[in-house]
Amino acid sequence: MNIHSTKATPIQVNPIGKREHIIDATIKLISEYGFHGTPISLIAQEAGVGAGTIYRYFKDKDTLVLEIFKQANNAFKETLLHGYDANQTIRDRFLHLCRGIFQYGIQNPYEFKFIEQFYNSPYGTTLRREKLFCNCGDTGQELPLEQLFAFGQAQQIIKKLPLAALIALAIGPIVFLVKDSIAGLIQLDETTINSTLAACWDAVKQDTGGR
Amino acid sequence: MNIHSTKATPIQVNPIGKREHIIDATIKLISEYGFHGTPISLIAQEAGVGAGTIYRYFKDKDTLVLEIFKQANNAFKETLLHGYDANQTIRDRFLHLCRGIFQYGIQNPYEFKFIEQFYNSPYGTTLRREKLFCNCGDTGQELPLEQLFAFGQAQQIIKKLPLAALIALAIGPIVFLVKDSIAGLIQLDETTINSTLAACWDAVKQDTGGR
DNA sequence: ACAGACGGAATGAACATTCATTCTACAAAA
DNA sequence: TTTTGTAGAATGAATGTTCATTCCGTCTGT
Repeated sequence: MNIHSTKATPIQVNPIGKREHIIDATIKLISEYGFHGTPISLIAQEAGVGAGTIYRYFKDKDTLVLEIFKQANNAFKETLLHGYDANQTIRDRFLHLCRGIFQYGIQNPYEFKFIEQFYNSPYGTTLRREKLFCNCGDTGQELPLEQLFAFGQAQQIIKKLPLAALIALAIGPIVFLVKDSIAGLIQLDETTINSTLAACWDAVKQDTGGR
Repeated sequence: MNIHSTKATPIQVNPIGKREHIIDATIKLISEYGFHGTPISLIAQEAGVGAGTIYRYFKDKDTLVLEIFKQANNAFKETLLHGYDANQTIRDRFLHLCRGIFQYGIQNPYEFKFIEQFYNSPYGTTLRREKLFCNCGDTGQELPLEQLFAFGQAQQIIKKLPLAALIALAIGPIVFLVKDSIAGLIQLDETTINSTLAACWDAVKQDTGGR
């Protein structure tokens, strides 16, 4: 093995990347088996590191998962906001945000399931409740979907429904479909996505006389 | 073996309720903490029985959970089908079925979350996939929602979308809302439920010219 | 007194976390 | 260039805990 000029090997030789492998393995396994269902030993195996190594990068299992959630959740929000134009019509902005959920879910299936699981765990529920009641956002960033709905209601464009119901009407079907897609139960082509998005809009838009 | 007084029910003879207590405790705990997150010891404590007693009624933890799922799932289907009238309009039948989901979820929050979790577990996913591909139903009973959609599509009443997408549009928001309701994030009154159901119909119904 | 139901301690397997040790990279010394 | 010293990274066997399941002495209705 030669020593000099070893700069062209960016893959395994670098010390950097081990942390990423651990994170990737954790996301993949927990998204499938859940927190309690995936032992550290399995994460270590999947990541190709020793079990002890994980504790060089993360204090404990909880911290590991929490950190991953924050990271994935931020990436998710960024996907939604990328290219978001506050000057577009309400409908177009709505479609943009909802399409973002599809996009993120299809491109990051493991992260998507991970986030979903986290939100449905006791910890995630507590988090949402606190956000709801205290409004003491740490990141400050709230889903712009809520503002959009409030704004649209004032203009008689969006149905008069509790915000939570509108959000359920918009997000519910998409989350449902993406999960089916990840499970391999359906193939999501562009046409299906577009029609589904249009249908979601039909659900939240104010009636204009159509029977 | 004694001859007289043939006991056809070997389990129910003893103080009735023990088995039910175990089931109830399991549903409650697993719906909150998940399968791997709820130890048998905790179930025993919550049910007010000894840990060993559980094994008098169920072979092991898996069997316990599987049996509960079947039971809850059947009760769920019954709720949906109760009062279902195949002679009503497609819209009314749709609303009936969807309202049933709300009803069951609100009246049986623990069971609802339990079923949801089960379907999203690896086991549940496998089950759904098998049902989809083999069509070898054990109970035979499929959600009538699918038939309804297929029928409605033929009559141009329902949007031309993959069945999975239609089901997502109908069920997704309701599941989403019920979970929020169970988490205490929203109060579901009759008005909200009705409006949400109407919105779900808007999502799946064929356009009639409204802009 | 007897048969079965019951509780909960006992058991062994699996788990999260720790720690003594080994490995690696690199720089100073020769 | 080669050797040696060293700090930090990495490891996986060891540790103490928790789990699912079993086992056995006790209790209850008959």
